[in-house]
Amino acid sequence: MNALSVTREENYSKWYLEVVKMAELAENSPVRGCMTIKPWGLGIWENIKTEFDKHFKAKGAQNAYFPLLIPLEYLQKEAEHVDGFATETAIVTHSKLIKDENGKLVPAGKLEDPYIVRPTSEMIIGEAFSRWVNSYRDLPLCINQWANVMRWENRTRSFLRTSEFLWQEGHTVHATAEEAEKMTMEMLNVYTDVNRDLMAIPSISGPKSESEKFPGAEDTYTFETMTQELKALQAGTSHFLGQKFSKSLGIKFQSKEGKEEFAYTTSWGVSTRQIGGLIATHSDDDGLVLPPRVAPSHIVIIPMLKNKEKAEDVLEYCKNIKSELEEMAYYGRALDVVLDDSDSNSRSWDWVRKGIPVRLEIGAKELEQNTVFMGRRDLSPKDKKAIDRNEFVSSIKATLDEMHNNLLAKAETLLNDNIKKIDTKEEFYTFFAKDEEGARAPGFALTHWNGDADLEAKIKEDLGVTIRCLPFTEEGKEGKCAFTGEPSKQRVLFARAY
RNA sequence: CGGGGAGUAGCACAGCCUGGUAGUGCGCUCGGUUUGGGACCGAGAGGUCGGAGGUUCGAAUCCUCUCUCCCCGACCA
Repeated sequence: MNALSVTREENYSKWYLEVVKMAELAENSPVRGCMTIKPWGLGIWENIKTEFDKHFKAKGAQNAYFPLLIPLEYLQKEAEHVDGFATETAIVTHSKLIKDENGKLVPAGKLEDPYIVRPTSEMIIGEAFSRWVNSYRDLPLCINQWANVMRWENRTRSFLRTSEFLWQEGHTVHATAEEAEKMTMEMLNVYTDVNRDLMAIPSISGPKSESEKFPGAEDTYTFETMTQELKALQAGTSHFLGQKFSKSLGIKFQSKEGKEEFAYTTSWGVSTRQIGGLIATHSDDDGLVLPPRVAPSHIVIIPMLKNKEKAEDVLEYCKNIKSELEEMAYYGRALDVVLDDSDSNSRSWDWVRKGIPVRLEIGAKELEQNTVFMGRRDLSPKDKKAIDRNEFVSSIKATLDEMHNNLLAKAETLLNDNIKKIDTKEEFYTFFAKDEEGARAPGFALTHWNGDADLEAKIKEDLGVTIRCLPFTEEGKEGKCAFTGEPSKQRVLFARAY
């Protein structure tokens, strides 16, 4: 029997929703497509944020904050860009509410110039940059913003696609294309490193095809992860914007030689979708599984206090372990230990569902034998064992590392086992043949492609399969297009995606 | 945004067809039992049945509108 009412096998969508609910990560709000993120869910985000922030700053970025509302006219500055977002923007048209004759509040004070709620901030940040940048001495300029954005999505799913979401958007300005390209790449590497090292999520990275690029970008680089239903999830992107935005926004600088030149810009972002990726990668039929480095709390201690004679001593024993653990740091953060002395009967299972890495059940017997009874979230919930108390404490960091490595290895195995090199159209179409409703995707395909956008569109139409990226790992390995026999520069990654 | 399904207690659902002012399980509260653990017995709290309007003596139930969620599709950095 599992801790959830639905398994991945039975109904993946329902399972995902139940993981979110039972782990108390988030709930639906009264606002369409927007969720309320609960403390356990936000705790994960805060850890992700802290880790990324450290890396961004190490690369020279500074944090700043720009307004939520953007003058509508700003969006019109870059045609390609606006087309990408026009159909999913929320617009602020009024400035106040008044009571009508029935006492009902109605919008009033129509704005001469409406605002949009930012779907991203290229425009308003670029406007500022055009004033901030005057000389080559002002470059590079590296600004990052932690913010919420809104995209009026038609189909939402907790964390994976919500109308409002939290994210960071980095925006940088450089004197040369080379430098900007280097920044784009470095940030992509920060993303994949943090995903692997903090969240135990492996990914495949590379440039997007022309049709999948960010609107207005010269090049978009992505890193794609695999969910347990074998679909691709675009976990984050880094864009080389070339001079497109600097030309439309007037981001110019005077070079050393005294010449006025347009700058090169980049932007890069990851969002709360990362939490969706975390769930989709590691969780199981008992609920959320949190890799230890990203877990809001590492360890829960569940004291068994039913034996009233020993209760006080057991509690004392637990508190001692807790404070000893809390003096230790793991992956740059003090160990976070929860002591759950509520008298609920399902404490252990509640914490399994929440995905906490380590559970300690401690009663009179542990006290007597100077042990702890430990359960690990990467193992079966029933797989618990007694360990010497001091040995547990002294090896906790190694235990957490081992868990991280186990989860990463498991995710890597899933990914590698489900990528197939496919060399003929027939095999490709059979592999991705539309199957029954709710069935898993077949996996990822690495296939040679002639680079033609029409062919790409045809495949999408026929099979619902898109090019996720042109993996760096396949770069330069030429071959023949599986569909046309024409020359191909490299294999590209095809998959069904979220 | 198109097609389909659904909204009844914290959660999962029954009741709706064939109108007569709400029910089950889990959870919650209290009391007792149990005492290596997703416990048992008893008592209890909790719902303007998503919202608005209509039909009717009477609406969870019938009709209209609307909001939200879920699934499929289109769209989507």
